[in-house]
Amino acid sequence: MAKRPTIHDVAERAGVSKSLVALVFKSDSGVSQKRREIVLKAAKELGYTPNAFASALRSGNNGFVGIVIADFHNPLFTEFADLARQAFAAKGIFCFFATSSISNIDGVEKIDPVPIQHLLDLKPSSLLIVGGLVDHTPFKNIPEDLPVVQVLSSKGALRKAVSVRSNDDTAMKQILDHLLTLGHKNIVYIGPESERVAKDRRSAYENQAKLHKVKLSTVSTGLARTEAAGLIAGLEALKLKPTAMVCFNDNVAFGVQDALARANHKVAVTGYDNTFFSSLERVSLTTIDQDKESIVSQVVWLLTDNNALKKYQGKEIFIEPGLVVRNSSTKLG
Amino acid sequence: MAKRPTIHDVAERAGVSKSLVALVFKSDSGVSQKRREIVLKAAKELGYTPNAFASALRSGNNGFVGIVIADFHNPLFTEFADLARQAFAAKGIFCFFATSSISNIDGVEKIDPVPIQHLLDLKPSSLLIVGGLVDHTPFKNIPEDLPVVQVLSSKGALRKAVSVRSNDDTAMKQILDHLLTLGHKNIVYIGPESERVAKDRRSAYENQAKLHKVKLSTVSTGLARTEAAGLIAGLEALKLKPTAMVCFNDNVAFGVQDALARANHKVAVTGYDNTFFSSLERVSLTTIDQDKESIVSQVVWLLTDNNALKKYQGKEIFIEPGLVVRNSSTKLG
DNA sequence: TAATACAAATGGAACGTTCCCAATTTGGAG
DNA sequence: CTCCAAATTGGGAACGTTCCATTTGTATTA
Repeated sequence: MAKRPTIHDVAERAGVSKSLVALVFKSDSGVSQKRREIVLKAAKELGYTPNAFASALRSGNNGFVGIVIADFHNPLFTEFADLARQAFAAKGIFCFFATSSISNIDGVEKIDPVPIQHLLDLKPSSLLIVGGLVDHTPFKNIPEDLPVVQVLSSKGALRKAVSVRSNDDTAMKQILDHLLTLGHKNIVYIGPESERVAKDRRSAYENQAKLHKVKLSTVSTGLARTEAAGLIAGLEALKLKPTAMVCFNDNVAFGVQDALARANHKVAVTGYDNTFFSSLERVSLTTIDQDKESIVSQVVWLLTDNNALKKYQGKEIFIEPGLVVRNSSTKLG
Repeated sequence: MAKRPTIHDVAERAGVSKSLVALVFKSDSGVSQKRREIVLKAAKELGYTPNAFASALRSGNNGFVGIVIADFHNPLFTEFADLARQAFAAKGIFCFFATSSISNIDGVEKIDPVPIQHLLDLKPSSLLIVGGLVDHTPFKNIPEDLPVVQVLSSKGALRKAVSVRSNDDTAMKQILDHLLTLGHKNIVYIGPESERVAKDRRSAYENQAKLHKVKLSTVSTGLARTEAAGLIAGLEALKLKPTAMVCFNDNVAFGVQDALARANHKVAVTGYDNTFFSSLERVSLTTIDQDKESIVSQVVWLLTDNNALKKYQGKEIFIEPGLVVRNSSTKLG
C-alpha cells in the first residue's frame, strides 16, 4: 500500500504552508475562501485524511465520545447506544464502543476493566455509559475533568457523573393505575433485588403500591433479570394465587409468561422496556416504553454543552416513560 | 488532573534508561528478570500506561482488531461480536467496535462510511466484519495488506477477505429432512431475494428442494428480513394452503407465526439463527443453530495466524450448523 | 501617502513513543 | 584473568499533527 499522504503533501500540492492546511481541517474562521478551496481540492486529489494519532498525541484529545455498553446482550442497551451514535454523528461527533464482558456466571457479574482502560487510553473527550456497571473499579483513574453521563441506570460510584434515566415512580404508577382499573386486587411484583436499578425500581413499586393501597407482595429473582429467572420466579409466584404480576423487565416477564403457559394459568403480566419482542402477537406484552429519543437528546445536550453538564454534575435527570397496553394484561389467554 | 507519567518518568524512578523501559513494555526477550521487575514496579507506582497515540503514531500499528458490526439491531450480530471480543481478549488482543448505521428506510439499506473510516484511521492490525454490508464503498481505500475476515455473510466486493459462515445447504437439508419425516408435502419458502446471504440461502433451499423432490414454492419478503415483512408474507403464503413454511430467519418466522395466529391456521414453521427468543415457550420455534463457537475459533485462528489467512485469502469457510427442533414444527397450535 | 489595524498565513517547537546504532557494562565460561 | 555474548545505555531522528509567536498581506483611516 502506498504511504498515506500527510498534511505536508497536501500543503506542497496546494502551494501553501502546512499550518494553513491544519487550519482548514480544524476550524472555520481565519482562512480565506480561496485558499480553503485550494487546500480542500488538493486534499481530495491526494485522498488525504488526518492522522488521528498524531492529532491526538499533540492535542491531548481527539473529540470523540466513548460509549461503554454494560451488556452487549441487552438489546435495549445496544439499540440505545446506536441511537446515541446516530445523534452524535448528526452533529459530526464520532463514537467508539467498548464493552466490558459482564460474565453472569453463578449470578455474579464481573467486569473486565481492560476494554474500558483501552477506551480511556484513546482519550475520549467524553464518556457515555449505557447501563449499570456493578463494579466501578475500572473507572478509578478516570480523568477528573472528563465529562461522564450514564444512562438507563443510576450512577453508582461515579460521583461526578450525570445520570439520565426513566422515572420508575411514573412507570409503576401507570402500571398500577392500569391494573386497578381492570379490577386486580392481588398483585405480585417479580424482580431482582440487587443494587442500583433493581433496587430503585423495586422501591418505586413499593411506594406506588402503598399510595394505591395495594397489598405488597413480592417474589425475588435473586440477582438475575433473565427469562430463565422469570420462569422460576413465576412458578413460585403462582403459589400466591395472584391475578396480576408486575415484572422488573420484559425478559423476566417473558419467563413469567412461559411459567403461566406451562401451569396453564391466566394471570395479567406487565413488563418494562418495550423490547422488540414484546410486540409480537404471541407475546403481546403490556410494558413500559422508555422514551429513548428524549433520553438521547438529553445525553447529546449534556455532552455537547459544557454548561449543561456543569449544572447537572452529580445529579440525576428523570425522563417520563409511557405505558404500552397489550393483550398480556387485557385479554388473558 | 495530574499530567500523565511518561516513559521518561518511569525510567527515572526505576533508575534505568528510557530504552530499557520501552523494551520491557514491548517484548519479552533481551531484558533480565531483575530489571524487568524494577521497571514494572516503578510503572505501577506511577500509574503509567503507555500512550497509545505516540506508540501508534511512531510504529504505525497498535495491534487491535477492528470489528465492524453491520447492524447493531441484530442480536445475532452483537452477540457474535461480543463472543469474538471475548475470544480475542483471552489472547490479550483488544477489539474496537464500530457500526455503520444501516438505515432501513423504504427497504433501502444505506451505509454511513464515516464510522468505518474512523476505525480504519485507528489503524487496526486486522478487521472483522460481522454481517453483510450491502455497499462496500467505505472499504475502497482499505490498506492492501490489512487482514480482513467477514462472518455470517458472503464477502461480496471484498476480494481478498476470508468469509466464514454457516453452510446453508446443510441447514436446508436438515430442515427438509425434518419436515418430510413429519409428512409435509406442501412447503413454502419465505424470505428476501436481495443479494448475498438472502440469495445464497434461497438457492440453497431451491437446491435441496429439488434433491428432496419437493415442489418449489416461494413467497418473497422483498428486501426486508423483519418480523413485519414476515407477517405480510405469511398472510400471502397462506393463500397457497401450505402445511409448512420455511423462513429465511427467526425474525421472519416470528412474523409468520403472528400471521398464523391472526388467521387461526395451524402450519409448521421453521426459522434460522436460533435467536434468544425462539426458545420462549410461547414461541418455541424450530430453527437452525449457527455454530458460533466454531465460527469464532476459526476467526481467531485466521486473524492470529498469518499463514492461515494467506492460505484462505479470498476463500469461503463453511461451518456446519445444527437443527433445533421445537414445537413450531411438531406440535401445531 | 503614511500609519494603523486586523485578518491571513507561516515556520518551528513540541507531544511521547519507537527505531536504530554505537558504545558501554555485566556475567559466566574457559 | 581473559574473552565473548548478552544486557543495558544514551542519544538522536522520525511519526504527523497542533500550538504559539511571528510575519506578511490587505484594507481602512487620518
